[in-house]
Amino acid sequence: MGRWEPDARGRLEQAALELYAAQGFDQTTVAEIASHAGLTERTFFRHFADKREVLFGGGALADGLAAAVDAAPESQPPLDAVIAALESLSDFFEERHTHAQRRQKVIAANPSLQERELIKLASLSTAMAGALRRRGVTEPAASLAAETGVAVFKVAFERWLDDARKRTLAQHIRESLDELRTVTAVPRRSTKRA
Amino acid sequence: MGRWEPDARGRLEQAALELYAAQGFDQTTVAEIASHAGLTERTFFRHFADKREVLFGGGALADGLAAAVDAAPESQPPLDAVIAALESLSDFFEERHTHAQRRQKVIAANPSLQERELIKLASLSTAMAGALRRRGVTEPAASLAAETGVAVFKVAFERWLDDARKRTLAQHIRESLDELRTVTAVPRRSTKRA
DNA sequence: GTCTATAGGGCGATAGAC
DNA sequence: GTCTATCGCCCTATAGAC
Repeated sequence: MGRWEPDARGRLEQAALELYAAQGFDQTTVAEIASHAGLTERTFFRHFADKREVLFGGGALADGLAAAVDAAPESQPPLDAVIAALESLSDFFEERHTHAQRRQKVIAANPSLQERELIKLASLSTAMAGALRRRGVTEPAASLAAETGVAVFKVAFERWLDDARKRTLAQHIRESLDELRTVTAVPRRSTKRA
Repeated sequence: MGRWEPDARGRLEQAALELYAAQGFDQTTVAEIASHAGLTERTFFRHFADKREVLFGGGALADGLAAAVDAAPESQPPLDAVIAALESLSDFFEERHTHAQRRQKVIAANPSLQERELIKLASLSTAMAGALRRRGVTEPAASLAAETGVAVFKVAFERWLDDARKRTLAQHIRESLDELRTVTAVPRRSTKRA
């Protein structure tokens, strides 16, 4: 047994989410979070670059997605590789549905958290675009495939979050991809869709 | 002639861009910007919500894009309406090529400015998605069309910024849209998805 | 226009693990 | 001894309150 309770980082994340949800992000001070976790303000900043970052777990997702794209079958078209990588997150999120809802509500209530969320999503896109280029996809196709995939994911994630019918995230991703393909299809002629 | 020099806002924008470019964003204080514009710190914050916002002109672009989508021919498919709206920005930017380059370089050097840039782009997407819904496009098609359009714009804008051959922004948008359509086209066969 | 809380960075001290 | 996690205190600039 060490001098400190284990998992300082996890405790900070937990305390932060609870306080942000209960009082709002702006109304919560770092000192408060730290004290709820039995730590000091200074230690908080050792683990997280700023007050927002505590909700965004680091670059693990981006790394995982890049690896998944790297591992995709050689012949797989870029967008399909990206979508498959994103679908592979489904299991991870499936068991965190309520946590994700809670977290999303906090983010939705604060613009500066939305900014952070967007740059995290952009980093997913950047990571996957890099992986695509590694497998020979040229620009701008690589960036477009990655960004499009993330747009699909974003829509799918939202719908998954408030899906009463409990379909999986992967299913929502499939559906959104189909929608995307309808939307980007070259209009044959005066193809008006309501 | 009034009591004050005219265009306080413009002078603040100008001073900020120059100082950010010369010394870096973090190394520049609001007091410094204000003093270069012959104003006080307090006045800066009456014009701009925060230190970042001075680079992002306000919601004019989003409003213009929404209006352009509203004005599109009734029969025009969603993505085409979005792309047409974005192309309509071409003239505006064409005369600001060097200013845009300078500004982009400042933003590229600072993550918090990148966050702000992303939320501004997202607001363009939101505005256009709203306009699409007004013309009867349903979700998630409206959001997907708007987000996809913005992804195309983003890629096109970057390429336009460092295009030695001086093609117009509109031309780059066309090209990127073609690329997008290639990327999202349903692969003809051996469509294996993991 | 003035006042103030807090984010967040710098630097050094401490104390346990190895 | 080194390495690493934690804490303490100082500081400034942002940004909101009054």
